[in-house]
Amino acid sequence: MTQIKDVAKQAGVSVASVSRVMAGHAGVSEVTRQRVLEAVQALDYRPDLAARRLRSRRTDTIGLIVSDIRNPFFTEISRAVEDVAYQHRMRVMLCNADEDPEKEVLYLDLMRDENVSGVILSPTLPTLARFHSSDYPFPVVLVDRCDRDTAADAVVLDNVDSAYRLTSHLIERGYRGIAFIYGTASATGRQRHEGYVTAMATRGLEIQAKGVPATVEAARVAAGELVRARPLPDALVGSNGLILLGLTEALRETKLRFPEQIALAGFDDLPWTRLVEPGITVIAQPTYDLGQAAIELLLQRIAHPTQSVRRVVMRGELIERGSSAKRSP
Amino acid sequence: MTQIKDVAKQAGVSVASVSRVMAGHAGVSEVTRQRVLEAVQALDYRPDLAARRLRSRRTDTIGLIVSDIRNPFFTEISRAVEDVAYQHRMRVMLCNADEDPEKEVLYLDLMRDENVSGVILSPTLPTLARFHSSDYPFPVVLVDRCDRDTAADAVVLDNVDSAYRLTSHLIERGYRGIAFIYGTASATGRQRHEGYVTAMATRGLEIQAKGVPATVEAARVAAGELVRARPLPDALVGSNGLILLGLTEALRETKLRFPEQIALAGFDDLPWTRLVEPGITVIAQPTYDLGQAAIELLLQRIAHPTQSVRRVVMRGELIERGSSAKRSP
DNA sequence: ATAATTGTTGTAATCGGTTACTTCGCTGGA
DNA sequence: TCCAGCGAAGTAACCGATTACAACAATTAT
Repeated sequence: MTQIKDVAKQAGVSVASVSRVMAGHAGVSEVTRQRVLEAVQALDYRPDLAARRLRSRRTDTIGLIVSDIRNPFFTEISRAVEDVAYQHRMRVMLCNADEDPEKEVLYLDLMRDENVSGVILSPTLPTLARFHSSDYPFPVVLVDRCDRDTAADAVVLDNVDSAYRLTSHLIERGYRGIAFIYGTASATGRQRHEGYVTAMATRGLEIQAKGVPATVEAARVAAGELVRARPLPDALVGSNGLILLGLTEALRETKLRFPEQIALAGFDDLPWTRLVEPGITVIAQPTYDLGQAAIELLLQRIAHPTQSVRRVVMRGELIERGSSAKRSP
Repeated sequence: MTQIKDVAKQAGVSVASVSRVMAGHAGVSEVTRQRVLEAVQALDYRPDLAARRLRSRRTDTIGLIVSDIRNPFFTEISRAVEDVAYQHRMRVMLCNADEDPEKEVLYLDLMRDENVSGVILSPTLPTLARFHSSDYPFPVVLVDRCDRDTAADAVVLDNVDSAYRLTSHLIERGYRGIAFIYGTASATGRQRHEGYVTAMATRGLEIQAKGVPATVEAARVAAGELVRARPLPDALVGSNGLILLGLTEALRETKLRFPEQIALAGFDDLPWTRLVEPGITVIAQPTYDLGQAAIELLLQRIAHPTQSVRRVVMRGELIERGSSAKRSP
């Protein structure tokens, strides 16, 4: 393998000059610069990253710990993070914590070992509860999930407001007995639950909320029980894409048609929500933008470690489709 | 930060002994081992990876370059790879090449810079055509995409056979005018096309194949044209999940009901294929298994660099649903 | 003319581990 | 008793960059 000293010899300069040229530092004459670049070309020199990282104590790598890479929401987030990171010549280490707090701890440790420049994290509830940015030797930006009182940079949806608007939309369309199925294991589920409760309570309507693990299966089972109970709810609302999928499957099984017999709505504008007739009303999240904002916030934080903590809140967009059409009297 | 020499001092031994204990090497007495482990505990010592990598010339990292992380197929692959890799205390660098040959080259270069132990790659057609494992200083395992004559370790579906079986299934169900919409930009699309052609040709049926870029949009447009032509095809088949989604959307738009007016089938058992009434017949890929086999093959290859090149072919499973029900006479 | 300043370049220490090689103490056979 | 052989532990070279500091030449100020 060709090393920096080979390049120096070939160019007839010192290793320091080569290093300076490679790093784009000032203090090198144009003529030296050219000779070095030629030598680099000629020898196809590539600096050894391990050596560079050891000496410079920087890795130019950021860690991205997502809750579940299979969830299209996080897939899109990771795409955004990668895109922006690579534009800034930073590398990304993607880790899938699988909604498992232990794995999360494991990966955060791993990030420490890797000496990353920073981390983007969508924490589970236990990790979020114990989260203090000062516990980590690198800056952390939370994405998607964040408590009201977490003192950390974060990029999130306006979960409470979005759920409030979605619920209000159903109420305005004439629905009253609205059941809310939400994931209890994540901060988003709880916040969306809060928005639902507020919307119902301010109108004096009865709360009918059911917390479940955020999986298709759990949601399907829960919905199955709800729709076999009497009186039948007027509408079902799911707190995220996976749960909404479970609800939809449950309605399919029981042959209930929506919106005639029961309305349906939820979070996440996934491709299939448009396909299932007559389309499902959802809150669309600006997913790519969320990821982009997170990595940009992190890069800022890395550049200015002492800047004040900031939180970016993005608005969910209500997309009305047939599943919440005005209720026939 | 605590270093190996601090641990050595604390334990009253040399740095070499500490290093040996950390690496689990033999030639350390039990009493020394215990003292070192205690000191490691007491000081919460974590070896510096950059230093270790520089000296040992190993990174214990594998690169995973997927074509499009948004595609659920690759999402699942990456999950499998991560799971197995972490079990073997290896790290994974995930890169999203976005079906762009240039990005692919870029990432392969990056892998070289990172000095990874090996790479798992799902190549685009141009990269596959030029692929020689000897061009890279690390072992490469191809996944999902591979030519008949590529001399490299690979894990793939039996694409030709699966397409043949899927097409035959439709023919047996009474369909004759079967149109095949496939992605031309990938090896899988072409191989599945080949299976379709064989199935049709051996029965003397007319080939009606249309190549498109593998996107939902392109497939929808292509299908739109097909179903507005006369005579109307008896059936549409899509060569992967994205294309199948496009076909389904096109049928929705034109209000054609399946299977009464036109049958539908394709590849990839995505959640929505079960939901869209009356369910879409698909070839299900053992996605997680494909990824798992790929990383296991790579680990083997890393351990035994000279073992003979091997190819793992997995069988796709035909899942019959309503969209290909027996044709009414 | 001399000193101070500026701009380039080179030398060598350094980052924190791994590992080849040396040393030491002990046991067993000649 | 002496030496070969072996296991355990230590010393120091080494991995390949970055960068502090020194050295020097060319220019400008005094």
